[in-house]
Amino acid sequence: MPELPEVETVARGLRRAILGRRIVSVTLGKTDFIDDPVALEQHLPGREIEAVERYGKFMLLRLSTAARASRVPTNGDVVPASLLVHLGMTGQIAPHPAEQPREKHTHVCLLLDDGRELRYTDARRFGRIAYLTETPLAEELLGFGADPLEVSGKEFASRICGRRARIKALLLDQSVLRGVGNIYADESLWRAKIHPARTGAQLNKKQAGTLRRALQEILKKAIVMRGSSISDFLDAEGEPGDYQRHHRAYGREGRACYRCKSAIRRGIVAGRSSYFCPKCQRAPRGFAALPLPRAKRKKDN
DNA sequence: CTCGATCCCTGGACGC
DNA sequence: TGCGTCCAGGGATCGA
Repeated sequence: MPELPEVETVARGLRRAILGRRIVSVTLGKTDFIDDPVALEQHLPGREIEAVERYGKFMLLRLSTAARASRVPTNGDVVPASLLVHLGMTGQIAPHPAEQPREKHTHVCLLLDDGRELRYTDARRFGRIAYLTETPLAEELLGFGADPLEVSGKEFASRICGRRARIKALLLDQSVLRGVGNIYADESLWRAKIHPARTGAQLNKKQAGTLRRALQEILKKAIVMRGSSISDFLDAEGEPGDYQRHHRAYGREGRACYRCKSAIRRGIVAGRSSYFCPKCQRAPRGFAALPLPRAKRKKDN
């Protein structure tokens, strides 16, 4: 599931692959996850992809203000605009040879001026794509919180400490921090030895500092490892990431904690599966972990 | 302000 | 082998 490190990996791949390419034409499949599908068809042809940026879990494909001398017909767009892309759970975006058969669930194809097609596939369609000019884009981005890689210790503490919400919910809240999802929330809480069900107000300054450092170190390492591939994450080169091999909590229910050998447990916090060490991460009063499921085996009874 | 519930959607895992 | 059921989760939304 694409979170900050995965989206950063994809953005870097796209930067290498499609920067400076011009969009020739647009082909759409299912469009229920696109803000305004017609806007894509009307405004993308003729535009050049001038930059690829990441903002939280979003990617921004910055488009040229107008088509330069080209045979590609345009609508004379002159205002700066971007294509906003969110990969949701299962979104993948990558260039393919145009003659290559399209994979199932391919919903957006941008034919480029070098003969390749930038394709967006998304089985569950939890992603989002929007064509936005500057002002709507700025408004869109206004509601997001701090970049977890850039946030200062002071600002991090001010956004966390004093809140009554659970720390897991705060980490997942994109208006608090932009880019953190379920995996990296659990991983950073495990490293900082903080239980996901504790409230922000229960953390002192020192714990907040520890958590911030843990989060930043984990995100940076995960970016170096090109993200986590749990089920189907692939980067812009179609390659899986490697960070899932370094997970210490996420997805490790019943397996030994890397620090203390206790069985990692799972519970629901903020409506999400949350993995934690019951010994290293002391639970607040009243918190109930899910019972450990029986070991899975082929034929066991 | 914070919570849980519900919905969106499909594929994979699991039980019988 | 096959079918039904549950679950995964980011985000929007709604009611408590």
